[in-house]
This record gives sequence, C-alpha cells and structure tokens, in this order.
Amino acid sequence: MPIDREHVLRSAAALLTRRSTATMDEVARAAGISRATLHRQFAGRDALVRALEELGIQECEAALDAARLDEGTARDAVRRLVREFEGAAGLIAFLYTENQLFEGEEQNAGWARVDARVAALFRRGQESGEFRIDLTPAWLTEALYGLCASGAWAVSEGRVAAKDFQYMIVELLLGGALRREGS
Amino acid sequence: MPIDREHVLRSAAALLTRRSTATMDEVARAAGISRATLHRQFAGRDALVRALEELGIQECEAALDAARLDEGTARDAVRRLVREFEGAAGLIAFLYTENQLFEGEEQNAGWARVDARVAALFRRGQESGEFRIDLTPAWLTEALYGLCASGAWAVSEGRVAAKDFQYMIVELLLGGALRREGS
DNA sequence: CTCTGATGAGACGTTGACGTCTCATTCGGG
DNA sequence: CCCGAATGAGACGTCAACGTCTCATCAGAG
Repeated sequence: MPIDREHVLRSAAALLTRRSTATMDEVARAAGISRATLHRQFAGRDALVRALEELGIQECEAALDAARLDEGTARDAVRRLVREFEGAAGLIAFLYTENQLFEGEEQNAGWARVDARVAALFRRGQESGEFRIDLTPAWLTEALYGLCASGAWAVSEGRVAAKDFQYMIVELLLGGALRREGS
Repeated sequence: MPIDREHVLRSAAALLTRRSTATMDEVARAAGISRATLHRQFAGRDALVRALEELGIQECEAALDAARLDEGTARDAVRRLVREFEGAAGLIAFLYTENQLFEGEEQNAGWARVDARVAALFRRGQESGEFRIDLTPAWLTEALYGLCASGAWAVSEGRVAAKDFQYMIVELLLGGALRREGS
C-alpha cells in the first residue's frame, strides 16, 4: 500500500499555509515521512505545489457544488459558499499569494473555472436585483478570495476568533461596515 | 553626492510588489545601480526588506495624517484613508504577505501604531452609530489591508481598472455587495 | 590638473536547499 | 518462515543567490 498521498498533501497544505517558504525537509517531517519518500511521490517542489494547486481547485469546486449556488437567493448562496470555503481557506490563501509570483505564465485552467462560477453567482445576484451593479463580479470574486485569505491569517494569528471566521467574511462582503437604515 | 537612497527604495518596492522573490541583482538593476552599490547601502536582503518596511510604515502614517481621521463622519474618513492608501497599496500588499512569513518573531512596532489608528477609526464609527458593532475593529482593519492587497493585484493583472481601485474598495468595505433598501 | 571618494563590473567563496543515489531496515503477503 | 517492495537515513553533487572583495573608471572638489 503506497503512503497516503492524500495525507501528505493535507499536512503540506497545513504547513505551507502558515509558512509558505517551508523546506522540502520540513514538509516531509510534517507529513511524518522521510525526504526521500516525499521525492518519490512528488518529483520536486514544483510538482508538490502543482499538486496542491490541483487539490485547492478540487476543494473549491467541491465547495461550489456543495453550496448549490443556483438555489435560493444569491445572498444565501454566498453564505453557503463561504461556509464551504472555510475549510479550504488556508489553502486558498497560500495559492492566492503563490499565484502572484507567476508573472507572465498562464495560470492553471482550473482557476478560470472556479472564478467563472463564483463570478456567475455575483452576476446572478446583480440580475436579480439583490446585489448592487456598480461593483463588478470580477472584483467581488477577487475580494472574496482576499477576505478569505485575510480571515485565515487573522484567525491563525489570533486577531479573530476561529468561530467568527465565516460570519465576519460573509457579513462584510454582503453588508459592509455601515449600519443598515432599513432592515 | 550619494546615490538617491529614496529612489532605490521606490524601485525596489515597485519590483518586489510584482514579484516578491526578485533577486538582489534584479533589484539593483531595476534601480539602475550595480549590485555592489546596492550592498553598500543595504547590508543585505534583510536590511532592504526592513528598510521597505520602514518606508511602508512611513507611507501609512503619512496617509493616516493626511486623511484626518478625526474629522467629519467616520465613513468619509474611511474614504479619505483609502484614497491616501492607494499609492502605497502595492507596498502594503508586499509587506502584508511578507509578514505572514515571520511565524514567532514579533513584528515591527510601527505596524502596531498603524493598526491602532485604523482600528480607532472603525471604533469611532461604531461609537457614533455609523458602523455596525458586530464586526470587530480588528477584523475591519485586517479586511482593509486584505482588500488593498487584492485591489493592487487585481489592478496589476488587469482584472480591475486602475481608476476604479479606490471606489471598489471603499464601496465594498463600507456598503458591501447588497443593495441598500433605504438610502 | 590632481586627488579623493564613489561607482560599476566582475571574480570569489559560502551557504542552503534541492534532487539523486545507495544501502540497511522493515513490513506485509505468500 | 521467506521474499520483495517500500521506507528511512543519510551521503553526495549541483545550483542559485548571497555577501565580500578587488580593481579600474569616473566625477567632482580643491
């Protein structure tokens, strides 16, 4: 039975989320395996990061599926989406910043799919009249990623309680800081 | 006449904002000086990053001063603050993610000052009844940084127009994605 | 002009992480 | 019990970036 590749990826994600410059040696030790075995599974650091990218995309698409974005009001769909994203928030934060490093190269096609589905949700909310139309879906998508990353870091450094993660993000994203006059 | 240290810092900031892993050699060439001269001014990469941190803190504090956070409504103060932050957004993005790398070490005391002033603004808005009280000032502060970083990246990759930077951030931060029923 | 100090170009050694390799050990199936 | 495949430990060479150093050049002050 081969070593649990899934487990290696999980622990690598957990470690690289906290310290994105961690060594292959540290990654291996975090997974409880030797560096040699780590290299037997992933040809190199690039391969590992790419595998993590695939994992992140899978998690995001699973979250998108689980959130059933087409059902109910757009705002409830956003709430469900953020809830589903929470588990992958650290991984998203890692990959989101990691992607800034690739200047020219085109990014993994999977992200385009994820982006498109998230943006479609915001567009649906705009067309139904729930969301304001002066904030573009592309920006709302970007902001969602950014807030997830900020939230994950804030939680990991104790500036925000873990149990508030979802609430803080959803409420800020949907309602903003201003008090509502009406509802 | 010594080389314009300010200019070196500016170009280093511009480069590292786009690619945070840029080489000392690239930093030097971007500034139009030789690697030797770069090392004569900054003992090493650490020193350079720390100098950039100081620069970022200065820019933030200058922005905080210019925004006159105590005057007028809190929401207008936030608008002014984001406007003043725009020029430093790339640098903020770089330093914000860079800070995630220092796990245990305490961060530069300057950030604590900046954080405190930003958080105080949000707290003022809460006490005046403008802002909702279920989002903590610490989280709003964090979210502001995160949105600035997301905005800077989105602009640099063409997903958001540069002229919309300020508007997108302020409107999302203050008002959120939902349409207002009342005003 | 001359002297001084700063600069650019580049060589040099060091370091840390990487990727490969070997070999002993271990674990599980037959 | 025995065998083979997978693992762990670690040695080894490679490489890129770093930091230091030297030296020729250049510009400006006196």
